[in-house]
Amino acid sequence: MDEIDKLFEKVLESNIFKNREALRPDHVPDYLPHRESQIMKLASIIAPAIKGARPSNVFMYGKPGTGKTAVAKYVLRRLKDKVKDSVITAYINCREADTNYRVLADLCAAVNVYVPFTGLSTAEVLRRFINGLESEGCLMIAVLDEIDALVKKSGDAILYHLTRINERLVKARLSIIGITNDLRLMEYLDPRVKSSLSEEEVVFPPYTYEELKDILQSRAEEAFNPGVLEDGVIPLCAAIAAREHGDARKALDLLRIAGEIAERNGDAKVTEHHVRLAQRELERDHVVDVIKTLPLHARLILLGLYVLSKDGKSTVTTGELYGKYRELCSKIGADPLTQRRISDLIGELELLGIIDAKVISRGRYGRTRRITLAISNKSLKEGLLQSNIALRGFIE
DNA sequence: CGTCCACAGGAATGACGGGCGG
DNA sequence: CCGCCCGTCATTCCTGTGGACG
Repeated sequence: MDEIDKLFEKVLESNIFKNREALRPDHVPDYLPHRESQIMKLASIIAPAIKGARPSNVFMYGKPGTGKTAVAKYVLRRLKDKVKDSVITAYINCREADTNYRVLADLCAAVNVYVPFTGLSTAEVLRRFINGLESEGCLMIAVLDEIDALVKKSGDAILYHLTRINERLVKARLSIIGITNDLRLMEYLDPRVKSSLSEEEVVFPPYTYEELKDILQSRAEEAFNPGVLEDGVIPLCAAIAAREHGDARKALDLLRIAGEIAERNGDAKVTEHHVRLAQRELERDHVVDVIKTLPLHARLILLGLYVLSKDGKSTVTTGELYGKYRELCSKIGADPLTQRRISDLIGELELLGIIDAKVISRGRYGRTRRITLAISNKSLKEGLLQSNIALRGFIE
């Protein structure tokens, strides 16, 4: 029996999981502990939809992993159960659909209108969406998740149109549920958009350590077979996640990965040691995935940052990094982009959470960004190594 | 207390690739 | 198939800015 067969046997024989889907981030359970008040508030706002009336637009905010998406999906699911097909619902993640065009294209898909992924003007796509919705002739509730990513990248023009779309509709109606991680988003918005989008607001505070334990406990009962979790596992997952602004998604990921590691090893129980391993795997996987899909020049910037940090410079300025980037470009024979463009790419890397880039002023020595790595050197190295062979020579 | 650095970030513009209508 | 229009990404040019220096 070779290594692969052994692994398969172990997983096959393992009795760790009862239903691992219950721990996935997109799983919406039937019970959301410590979010009862947010659920009731959203439900009461949405309630008019049952009689076909248009609910107010809602704005929901809170840090990542505070249950915003889960609450929105849960309440919409309950609504759907009640009204069946007389209300159309759409869920759009604006981090994935991060241009005005793609958001509109997704909305079109929800009303069964096909649009090509490029080639049309946004105005045309908007027109098709309106026609599509009008011919459905009913209420639509659209969830725009991570709306901050959309606004930062593409502005609020589309939100302006969507909030005023009811003026152009005769039979149909549109309500918007906006979700954001970033409270400062409101400052960037056009006041007209701001007021119509936040007719109602629902706030999601971070989970406390105790609340995270409850959440993990209730999900663990769904996901694991009885008795496979050692006593310290849930508290440890909760403690790690509580340190990161009470992020329940992180806590659930930790628990799931820890279980999968135990499963692969053929262990009968999930222990705190598995959680520690999971913590490392989680960061590395995330970083590697993100870096692999980055365009070449963004990776060159990261490589530059890596090389500089090897030389003992843990924080660098835009200028220093740009110099190193140009040097690397000439070594691999790539045409360097201008500093203006690199400035934007640095902004994008920051949005992705790979680097921290804070704008600082150093008096007569100018304004710049103070750039530091937000991930471990090891993870970055791993990500760069896996992403492109041409870069390998520069990582020892 | 004004200057002035070293960029940030907005605006205009162009190359490119893709869809559409004829 | 063609000419046209569009979104995306990049460049060029520009104005704005916060605080240490003199």
